[in-house]
Amino acid sequence: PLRFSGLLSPGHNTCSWILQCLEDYEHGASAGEGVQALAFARTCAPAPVPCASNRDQLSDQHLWDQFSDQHLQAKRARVESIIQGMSLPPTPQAFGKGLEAAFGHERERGGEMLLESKRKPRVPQQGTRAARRVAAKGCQQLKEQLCFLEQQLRQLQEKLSQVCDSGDAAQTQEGAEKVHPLPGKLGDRWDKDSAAATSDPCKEDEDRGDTGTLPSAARVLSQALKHELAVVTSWVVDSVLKTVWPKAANHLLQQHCSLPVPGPDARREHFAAGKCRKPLGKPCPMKAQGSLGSLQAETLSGASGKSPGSHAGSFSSKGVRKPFQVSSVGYSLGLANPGQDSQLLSQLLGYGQHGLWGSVSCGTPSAPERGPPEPFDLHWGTVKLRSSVVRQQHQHPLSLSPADMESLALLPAGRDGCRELQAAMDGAPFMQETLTPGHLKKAKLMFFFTRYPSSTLLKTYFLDVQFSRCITSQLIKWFSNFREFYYIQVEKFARQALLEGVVDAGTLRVSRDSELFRALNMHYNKGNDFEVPGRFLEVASLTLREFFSAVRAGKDADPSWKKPIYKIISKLDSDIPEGFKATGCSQELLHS
DNA sequence: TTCATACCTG
DNA sequence: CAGGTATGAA
Repeated sequence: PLRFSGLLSPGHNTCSWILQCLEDYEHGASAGEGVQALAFARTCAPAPVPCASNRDQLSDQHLWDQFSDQHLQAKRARVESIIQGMSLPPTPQAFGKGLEAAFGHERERGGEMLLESKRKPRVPQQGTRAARRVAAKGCQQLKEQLCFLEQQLRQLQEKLSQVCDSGDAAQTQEGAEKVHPLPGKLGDRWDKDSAAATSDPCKEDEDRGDTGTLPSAARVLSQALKHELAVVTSWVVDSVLKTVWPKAANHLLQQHCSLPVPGPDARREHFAAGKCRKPLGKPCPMKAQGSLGSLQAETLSGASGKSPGSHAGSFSSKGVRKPFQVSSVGYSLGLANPGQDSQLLSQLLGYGQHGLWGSVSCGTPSAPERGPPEPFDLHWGTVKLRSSVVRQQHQHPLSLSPADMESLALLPAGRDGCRELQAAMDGAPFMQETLTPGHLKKAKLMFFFTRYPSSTLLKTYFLDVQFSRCITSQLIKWFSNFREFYYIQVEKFARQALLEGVVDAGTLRVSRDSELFRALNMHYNKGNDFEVPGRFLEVASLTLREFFSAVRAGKDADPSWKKPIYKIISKLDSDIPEGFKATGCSQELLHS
């Protein structure tokens, strides 16, 4: 199939582009007209992401000039009317504001968002958490909007089929030629890509001298559009689902940690909502199914995992805060701000204000505010959308490198709307190439079970992390630091006990109300939202006694007197509850 | 040398 | 907690 992914990436207004093509086609657009439409689309095609240091160089000024061209403006006006037409939701009250309204909403806030993004240019993790919470709060509305979106897509597909079926014969080979050289990859420029279009099926057809049976442009267009519709749809579905799903993971974590679960309602809600989120059937059903299925598989495997009876640890059920339950309920009830959902949805679909199409609906762009033309390069190119094949191999369709996150943070639209997008991604169980504060928190809780985790163990418990040498050593380093703190504290209290005149090491015991426990708990479980396993108390008690005895015996004169103690303690690691493997666990822990 | 870890420091 | 250094094994 044609590679339209560059043009029809989620970073673009796919629907609008399709409508543009359809309109040209339907209204008997000449070949030249079609070419213009495509040339226009080409102008919108994402260019390579400018690195931060180059942002000011305006080397692509000519692109901006092109964009400002009068003719293109006329095109934009046309498209805008189309967008407005299709933006009217069938049941307006259900969605509050349509997509168009979402544009307006963004436009209103564009100015401050720009300022804010300058203020906090790159705090990809912390700065987005609140936004994520806000964005994800309205999952219910999101679901509804997604249904609406699917309707729209279905309509588009129907329309497309009609057009293509009736217009096959009318198409010329020239038309086909004009269709095919579309950007093949996110972030690729048109000119570069058309030169490298050798892998293009159409061209291959020609190369084989197969022009006689050359698929008509309409058919090619149809296939490509259907494909891309499916891709985009599944992407949206995946995104929304993953925004919702971490909550389910939390239920798992709770279950595994023998915490009274908030009741089946919340989970049922998730599954019920799944009906609505069902991807489009015909065009490419397995696409969305891939990741959806894997998510379900994860859930099931987690839910049917072995009972953690031996795991004493659990999230505090008596504490004032029950963050997991609270957040879950929040999601289930869908207490949402429709406007924000619209924003998120539009962002998910690439209706970004920083995109060309976004500016269409924004009317005349105010140049100073909108900044240099680079924004049009749609930083979606920085998001590694893996092919569906790869997607099925790994279970995580999206991978964000640190550079990617940085780019996202630097987005001119990195404020608000886009932050919600980033936040949504942040919350979704994507493979991350950086360790987040959520991972840190998770690691700290894991320390209650294991003081000396192997790198392989870490890999099995940080499934949402793309492990690299650097990541591994960072995690190892974390646990090394944990141990350091742990032993320092224990040693301190051992010496203190000695000074207090304790004679029998056997009387030393770490209980939940001992000072030592308080110190440790404060460090590894600050929010006290995790109930420390009793096993950890035993280990701490033993460590305390060992230190006590060693110091009392005067072994601390030996520079390596701690080594034997370390050796003893290193054998006391216990199993970590399976719940810690749950996808989204890291993210959710952070919000608790 | 490279890599991993322990120890120390800010 | 991360950075730096020292140390030792491969």
